[in-house]
Amino acid sequence: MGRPTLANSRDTKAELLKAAIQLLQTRGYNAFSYQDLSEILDISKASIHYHFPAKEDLGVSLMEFGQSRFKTWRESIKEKSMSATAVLEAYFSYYAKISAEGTQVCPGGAMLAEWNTLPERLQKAAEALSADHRNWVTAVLERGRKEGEFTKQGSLDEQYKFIRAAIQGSLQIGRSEHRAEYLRTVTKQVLAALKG
Amino acid sequence: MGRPTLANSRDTKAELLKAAIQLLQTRGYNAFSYQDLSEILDISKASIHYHFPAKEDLGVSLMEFGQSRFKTWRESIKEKSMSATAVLEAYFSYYAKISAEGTQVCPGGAMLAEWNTLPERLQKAAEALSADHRNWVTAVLERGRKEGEFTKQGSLDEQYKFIRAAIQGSLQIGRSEHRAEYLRTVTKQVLAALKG
DNA sequence: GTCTATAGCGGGATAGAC
DNA sequence: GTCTATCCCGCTATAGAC
Repeated sequence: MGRPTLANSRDTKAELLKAAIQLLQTRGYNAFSYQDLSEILDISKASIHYHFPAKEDLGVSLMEFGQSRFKTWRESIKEKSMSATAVLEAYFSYYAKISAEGTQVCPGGAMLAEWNTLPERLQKAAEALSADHRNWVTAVLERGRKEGEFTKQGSLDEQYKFIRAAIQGSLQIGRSEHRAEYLRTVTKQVLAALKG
Repeated sequence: MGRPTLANSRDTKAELLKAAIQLLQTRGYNAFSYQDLSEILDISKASIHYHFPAKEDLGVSLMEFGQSRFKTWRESIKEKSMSATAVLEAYFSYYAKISAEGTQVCPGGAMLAEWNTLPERLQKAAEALSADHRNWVTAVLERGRKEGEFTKQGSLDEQYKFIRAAIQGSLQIGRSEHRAEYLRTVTKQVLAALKG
């Protein structure tokens, strides 16, 4: 058979990403090491460097992982047939799920917290993930306005900033209390505010 | 003169705290070192250990520093003669100042971001700072309700969580963009929401 | 693709002289 | 209260065998 090696390679790489994203979301970027991954997957540190030569490469891949996960989620909901309000609620639920019962923050938010210590390439990758969210949410807000569901107080950009800050803050505070409800409590009020 | 040594000691300790709180707010707790402080104050690392035996001790002192700074601020405003709305606006301005033009987060928020990597004693100290804020803000919200300025939609606790999340998120996102306006944009909307 | 071994650095922390 | 010197550890990363 042509490529058992190649197939194995893909598995290890995928498992590394899966383990790493959890560590990132739980402890932060600088606070997890190849040593941690080595123990989780029962593989040597050197082998990890084969897949991700530098930690920075792994970090960038994690942001791409976040982007593709977000894309998959977007494609999984029936956005067209839902009200803008329902879409936004689904978005909040997406974060609720990502937070893993309040024990984790989102990947982009984790990077945000250590921003000033990150190499530029990693900052760029985090910004790309962030831009995906901004573009999509802003479009949802715009539709909600047109359909009379959301207030026109303030610009779309301002409203997006409001939403993003609330989510980012909630996840981080919720993690310190291991509480998923924090996000719910806050997003409920955000939605009420948007409805005017 | 009785105590030049003692006087010097106090200065160094105060200077260390001042430099350390900036590093904490800019880069995070785990991301600054005694080496950094050593270079800023032009003093040896060992000397810093004299004042703060372990980094954990320094961290706890930084939280206490945050508490006393908050207390000083509270005593500096004429709360009684202001409307609850004005007090809350002043609170937001306090954070705007703390953020140093959007380059820094608040001390407690910095700890929050690295929560799962912190020793328990430091978590407790951060919770004490956090409790000061919660108690004070909740009292302001309560007065605002009584005086008919704030909506009674949701509990005081829920409204406080909303405010805290918005501030925490704004500071962190704003830091990544070196923008002070982020906090302003968000708190404006929070206040509007509280006014119902 | 995985391993062992190791280089090289920077972190927190201590001993002991001054 | 400050210094120099040193220790030990964990981290990222590389060399080279299999």
